[in-house]
Order: sequence, then structure tokens, then C-alpha cells
Amino acid sequence: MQNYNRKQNCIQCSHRSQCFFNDLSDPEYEFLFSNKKEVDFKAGETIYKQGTESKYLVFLLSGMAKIYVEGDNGKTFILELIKPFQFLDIPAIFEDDMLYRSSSAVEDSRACLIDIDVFKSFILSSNKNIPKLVRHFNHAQSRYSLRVTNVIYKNMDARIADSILYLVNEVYFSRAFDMNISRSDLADLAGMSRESTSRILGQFKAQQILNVKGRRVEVLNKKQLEQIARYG
Amino acid sequence: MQNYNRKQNCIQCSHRSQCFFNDLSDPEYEFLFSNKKEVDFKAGETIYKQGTESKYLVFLLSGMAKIYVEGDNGKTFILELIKPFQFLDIPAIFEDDMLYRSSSAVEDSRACLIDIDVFKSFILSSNKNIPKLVRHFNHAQSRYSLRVTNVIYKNMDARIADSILYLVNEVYFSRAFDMNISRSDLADLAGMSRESTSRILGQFKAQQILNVKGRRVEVLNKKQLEQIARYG
DNA sequence: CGACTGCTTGATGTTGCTCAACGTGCGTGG
DNA sequence: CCACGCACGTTGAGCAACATCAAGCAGTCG
Repeated sequence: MQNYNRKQNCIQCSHRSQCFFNDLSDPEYEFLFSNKKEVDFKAGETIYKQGTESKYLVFLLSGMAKIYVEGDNGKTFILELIKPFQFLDIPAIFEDDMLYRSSSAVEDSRACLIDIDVFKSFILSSNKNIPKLVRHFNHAQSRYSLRVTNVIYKNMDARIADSILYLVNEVYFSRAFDMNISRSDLADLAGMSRESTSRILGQFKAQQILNVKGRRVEVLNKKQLEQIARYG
Repeated sequence: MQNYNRKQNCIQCSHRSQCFFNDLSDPEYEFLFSNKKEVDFKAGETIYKQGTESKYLVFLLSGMAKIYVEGDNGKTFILELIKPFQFLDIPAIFEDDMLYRSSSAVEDSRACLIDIDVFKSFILSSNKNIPKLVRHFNHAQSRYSLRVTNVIYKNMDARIADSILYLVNEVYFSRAFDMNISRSDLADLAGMSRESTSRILGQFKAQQILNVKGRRVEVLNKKQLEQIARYG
């Protein structure tokens, strides 16, 4: 994790329209980003750990990161994959600034660190920011609910089908893609072992549902995959 | 579910200090509760279902409710038990007012329904309400994380130990209590089958960790229970 | 007193994990 | 250039954990 000297100028950022803070005036931008930091993370590097406090809000600029929870036994369960121009997580602001989940980079990434106190006063400065913040929390809760039901009620076939559909619909936006995550990550996403993941993928390939070669995945029969995701 | 005519006067409510809205002025109270409804639920009755919209914020006045997610197969996983003077859930406000979890009464209960639009304008009316709202979301997220890690990483012994400790520390506030939930509910709380729940309880009783008779539970060796909850 | 509900207990079946072996590319150093 | 170690991936066999099935028991309500 190394600090970056040439800081991006947010006011002229080409992704400003995609940004959480997309309807700020120039002075507001100046205020919010006055003491931001830009940081690079290598693939595999931890960005933050659950149970720690954070003085920053982490905003992904490039690459990809995984958000996960870890048990005492060192196993991890991936909740979601984060793409550029999304928050990794908002700590428990207005409380103890704690983080309840962990995050690490799945490929080389750059992130923008926004001072949490600046963010707090930004939130409190105007009620136009509240709906946006609340929507962020809503989204998190909806995702959590989905993930919980997946892992509790579904068998391995359904969990893998579900994970593949997640990659298709919400990560790569294509029914054919090169995963930038390992089998191990896919297993953690589906909440099962590496070996079982391998087996199910092989089985889906034999059934002509998927075409898998290395990290290249192509969905051949999406209808059937959705069927499996629902009913196992 | 029947409407109640004699509406409680919140201004004179003896639990006002415990209420989410505990630092309002009298006129603010009048505003927020001007068109509230009080409703009774019988034990077992559904209060709301996940996937539906809600025009109300449900606030528990008496009794007890469970918050749970349900899978396609009809099974339920209880996320938490709600006691009087807590929210059951806040719908996805500033979005589609959707609910991501379900709720039903575990014993005869009364709830107060606050109009969601009134609540929204209340939230937006002053920035002193924001930290409180955000803390509510933080709490929900922290609980979700705990529940997820429990059910994914821990074996049955640990999950039951964990559930009993939850009842001791956060529901009944005593190491001896009469459960008002059934074995089936306890099973849904621990994320396992009724029968397995029964077995583990019997085993804990044989090991002198618990004393169980019907719905009466007494924790005899809390240290050991905590040990089991952590390492299985 | 019978029917019913909630709970317990034992026997059996299934699911998915663990362990171990083996293959495969890939980078590193000789 | 090859040899080697290493991370990643696949496959099979055995096993532990947990669910399901089935029967029986206690309390309760009509």
C-alpha cells in the first residue's frame, strides 16, 4: 500500500457523473476532497479488516475488490465484488467508526480515501445527501438478505448457479467473460469448498450449461442456470 | 390484525425515554404521530412479508416479534428477536419502500404504525435525526454480519450455544429464563432442524451446561457455553 | 377420553468437506 | 535452455455433519 503523490482532480474527473458525489458544486468538491488520499493496492492485498476502526471512506477508482466476512477459523465468505466508482464500505459512522466486514483487492487497484470526519460534516451539511446515504444502506441490506438466503437454503448446484449469474448480471455484464477471481474466490462467493466448486463447474460443463476453460466462462443455457439457481 | 381505537398518547408515554424518537419536542411528537395507527397481532400472525412495500414504519409496543428471511422452500432463518420499543424494520425509504425481510409475532403483541412519508419528512426536517438513523443501519449491518458468520462457519453445537447466549445477553437479560419461542423458532434462530436442536439441548443438559425443562432454560456454565460458541 | 400439538429420540440417508494425489502453467535461478 | 518450486486447479475416496424419516411420549384442549 503506497501513497500516491499526483492526486486526481475530482472536479475534472471524467467519471464524476458515476460518482456517489455526483451532484456537488465545485466548492463542495473542494471541501470534500481537500484532504483525500489516493492509494494503490496490489492483487491480494488487504484493504481493511473487520473489527477495526477506520478514519476513511474507501472509494474504488480502478481494479476490483472483494468484501467478505471471516470466521474464527480463517475461512472467508465473500459478500460482494466491488467495481470502480463504488464505495467499499462505510464504517459505523456516528458511532465508533467500526468496520464489520473485511476487504481486499482481487486485482491491482487504486482507491481514494476520504476523511471520515469530512464525510460526516458533508452528510450533515445538507439534507439532500441523506436519501443517497440511505439508499446505500438499503442496498447493503438487500444484498445481505440475498446472500444469507442463498447460503442457508440452497444446495451446491444452486449456489454455484447463483454465483455465476451474479457475475453475469452484476459484475461483468456479459454472458461470456474472463473471471479475474480465482476458483478459491468463486468458492468463497458460493460459500463452499474449492474442490466442490471445481466439481460443480465440471458437471455444468458436461451438461452444456456452461463452457469453462481456465478463467474463461461462457454461459450457454442461461434459462437452465436460472432454474438451477432457484430450485437446486 | 385489528385496528385499535384508543390510541396511546406518545407525549405522555411512560417509555418515551426508551423510544427511538426520545428527544423530540412536544410539537414534533404531534407531527410525527398525528396519523399513527395502533394494531394488535396474535401470536404467530404475520406482520409483514419480504418483497412487499410498506407505507408504515412498524414500532413494537408490547409482546415480541421475530425478523426472518425465507427461502423458496418455505424455510425460515430468524435474524433477530424484537422487543418493545424497537423498530421491526425500516423499509427501503427514498427508494421503493420495499422490505427485505419478513416479520411475525411470537406472542400476542401490539405495534404502532408510523406513516412512512411522515417519517421521511421528519428525517429530512433536521440533521439531528441523521446520526440516529445511521446508527440503526449500522446496528442492522453488524447483526447481519454476526448471523452470517455464525451460520456459515460454525457447527451445530456452536450455533445452539450462540443462540442461547443471544437469548441470555440480548433478549431476556438473565441466565435463567422462560422462552416465549418454540423449539422450532430456536432451530430457525440457529439455522438448523428442530430435531437437531432438541438433540444438542439434551446433550448440553447431560453435560451440565444447561438445565432445560420445557421452555424453562437455565445456564449453569456460561464460560463453557461461550467456549463452545467460539470453537464448536 | 380421544385428538392434537409440541417435543424427543433413534435409525437411516444424503450432502458436502477433507485429505491426498496428481496435473498444469508460470516464474525464477542456475 | 532446462530444472525446480510454487500457486492454482482437478479428481477420487472416505468420512463427518446434519437432515430426514419414523415412532413414541407428554401435555392440553375440546
